[in-house]
Amino acid sequence: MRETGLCSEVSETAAKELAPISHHRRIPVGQVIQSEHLGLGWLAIIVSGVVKLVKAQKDGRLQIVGLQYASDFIGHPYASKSSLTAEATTPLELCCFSRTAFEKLLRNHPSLEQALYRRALHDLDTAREWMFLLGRKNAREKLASLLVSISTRINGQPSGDADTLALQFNLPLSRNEIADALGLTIETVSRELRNLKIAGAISTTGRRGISVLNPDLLQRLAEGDIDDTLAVSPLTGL
Amino acid sequence: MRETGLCSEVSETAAKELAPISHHRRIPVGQVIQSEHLGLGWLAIIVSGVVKLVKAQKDGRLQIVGLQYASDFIGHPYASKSSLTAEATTPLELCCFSRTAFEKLLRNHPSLEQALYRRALHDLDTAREWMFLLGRKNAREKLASLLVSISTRINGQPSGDADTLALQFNLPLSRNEIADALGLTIETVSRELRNLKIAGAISTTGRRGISVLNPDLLQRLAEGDIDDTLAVSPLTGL
DNA sequence: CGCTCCCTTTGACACAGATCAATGGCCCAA
DNA sequence: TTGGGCCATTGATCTGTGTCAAAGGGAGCG
Repeated sequence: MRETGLCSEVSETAAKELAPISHHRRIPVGQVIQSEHLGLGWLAIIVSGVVKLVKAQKDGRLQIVGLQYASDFIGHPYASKSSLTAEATTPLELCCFSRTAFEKLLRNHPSLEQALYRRALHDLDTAREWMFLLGRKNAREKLASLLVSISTRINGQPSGDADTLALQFNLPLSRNEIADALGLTIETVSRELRNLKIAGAISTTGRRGISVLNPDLLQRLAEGDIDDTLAVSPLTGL
Repeated sequence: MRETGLCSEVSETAAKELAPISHHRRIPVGQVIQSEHLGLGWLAIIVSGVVKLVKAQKDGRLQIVGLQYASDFIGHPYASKSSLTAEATTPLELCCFSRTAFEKLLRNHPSLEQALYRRALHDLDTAREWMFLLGRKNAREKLASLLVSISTRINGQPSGDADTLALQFNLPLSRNEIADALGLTIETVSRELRNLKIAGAISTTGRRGISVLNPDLLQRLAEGDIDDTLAVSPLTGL
């Protein structure tokens, strides 16, 4: 189940038919790719950048329920008009298709349909992993998990096996967005980020820069199998 | 996007081909329908009963990441061998298919494949709704949400539109399982259940019986748009 | 080059929910 | 019908994370 670009999962001929109905688009940070847009007329593949999927309630509470990276698909054919909002968290390059043209194409290329199905199953798995995080991990574990997850996805397509994690990268999310992804507040995010630094797992540069100093430690912190306070003990300071 | 039995989403002919490769099975409460079983050889449709999908970590923490009811599908073709465990929370009747036979059938019936795809999208939506609950709702809202969700699914196929919620039913989950579904402890579940009773939203009989006295109130408690403590004020007691 | 503005960090305190510890009562088996 | 085990309830206390408030510092703009 290698996670590669949709195009590479698809037959050559389908790819050729796809090209003429697609068009390229640039999106600035913060722009909402409206649910209406996606729901009604358009589907897209991310060429570069990161998109957050947000679920909101009228009272203003919100939760990021998914992050999509380069080569991921945005919007679903036969879409359930769910209350999801998609928004660019970094500058974005999209490759867009009209829904109707795409669905017509689908009918002629079962392999494309199957690729979408597998992708949906993968998203489902990711979502359930995240449910465990939200329900059963503490703040430190949540933050460490997010960093591991981002660092394995941020460069290239490989989807987070092994030690493929980037050791240096820019966060595609602000502190506020991190909080919204983890079900925390911005203050707690800040504090636990500091704890990860004290523990020697990471270091930061500026607002977005992250260096993973000890990938193994970070991974263990993410799963909580650490003698805990030892790793974050004051010793490090001296 | 009506949620009906898989069989009814499928052409007559496909259903006819499905029948001979299926076999019926009864499962007692608590039995694990091992990930291995499902992952390797079998797929199933639930005829009656409720199944919980559990994600666990070595340290013993666990989180219920999905509930499947009558007419739901268990196991995925082309399955990702995720660390999921499926377990019967009530006595179960399953209609089982061998994976290979089913996948062969799939190849000849695109409509079946599409039905599975839509189902996966629906599950994804459900999972994301649950992510919001886990990340952003408080204990009372979580419990009210779960009760609404169960009461709309427990009888028949209709998937939770409108006021189709059952006003009287038996919980398919123990207190412990409820806690594991909501990311809470059993004690908090017990206390908030009492609060819902005091608020006049529900009443309970025995360990499993639930009566929804005020569906509207329960719904509003689930979304937190209630002047809060008013609804659970001590007045009710006098 | 320096000045804002806004994002982020840090601190003090409050509170929802976890933890620890009994007690209660449903449900099954004999 | 009765006994007993286990699930659930209730209470007391503790703690992780939220809330409120203020100070610090990147990054873009003039």
